[in-house]
Amino acid sequence: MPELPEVETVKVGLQRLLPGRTVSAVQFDNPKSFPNAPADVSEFLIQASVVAVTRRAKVLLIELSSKYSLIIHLKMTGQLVFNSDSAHFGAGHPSASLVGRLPDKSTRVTLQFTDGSSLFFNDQRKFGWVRLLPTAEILQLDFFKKVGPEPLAADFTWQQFRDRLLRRKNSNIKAVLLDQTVVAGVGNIYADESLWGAKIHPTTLVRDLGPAKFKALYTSLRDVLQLSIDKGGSSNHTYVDAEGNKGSYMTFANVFRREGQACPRCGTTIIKTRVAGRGTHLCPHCQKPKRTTG
DNA sequence: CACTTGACCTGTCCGC
DNA sequence: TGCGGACAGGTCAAGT
Repeated sequence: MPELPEVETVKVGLQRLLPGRTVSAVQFDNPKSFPNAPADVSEFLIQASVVAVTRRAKVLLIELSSKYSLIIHLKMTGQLVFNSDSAHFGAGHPSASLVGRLPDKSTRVTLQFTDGSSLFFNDQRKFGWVRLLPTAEILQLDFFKKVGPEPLAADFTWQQFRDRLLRRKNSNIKAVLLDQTVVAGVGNIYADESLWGAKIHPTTLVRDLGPAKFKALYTSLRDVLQLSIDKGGSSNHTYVDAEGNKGSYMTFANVFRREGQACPRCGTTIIKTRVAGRGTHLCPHCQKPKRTTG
């Protein structure tokens, strides 16, 4: 569920909280949570300090003074929660202020810092991961070589967007929006929201989109992503930011998880269907399927 | 090659 | 109340 706005929100929080802190210890539950540990951990993670926290697509990068970086993917249920208090490592009951920010059975990786603070990587469904790699090698990973441009970048134009969508002209538009090699960072929530905004039915083939629709979708996508960042992301159930706070974008969602409710634009009842293997929400009046004839 | 579907996991919800 | 099954969705491997 963490998509671009949620990962961006986590990044902003961690960039404020982590730089300058020095790693003193790391724990992880399972090698799959930290695939290349412990080979490089003692040499390049312990005693290294955090230089910067950045984001590319849905991936977080924690750059270390050792010339290595932690690469983190939250997938659907991942959380990265910072806690400045070391008290939870002792016995006894958690204090009220720590509720929701404590390690639990979903905690996969714990980083401890020399000042007593810690960072928990929690992931209920275990799809996420943390890796430790030389910073210089990150851009050589297949994912980073293939991933598309950042949709909110100042130099990303609607013409570039159109041209990249057209690389998959025979696919439905929803599947293409979800394709990370076309545009980075879009997941199920913002695909549905942006298609509603542009009044495009999700099964419309890219080749059937008129020029005005490319521009409308470009604008709609950037608007919903920016609005969600402004609201701290979407919290359906597990997502929280670096300090354990939920985001409020779902309050502003127009169709996502609003089946049975009235379309904010025309009042027609929003429906839920299945497109590209995903639950898909749309207004059947505003978003008409493209007719292949006529 | 272009495109679609299934696997990876666990918690939750729904019907019986 | 318990239990089976569907569902949630990001990404990659496997299938068509």
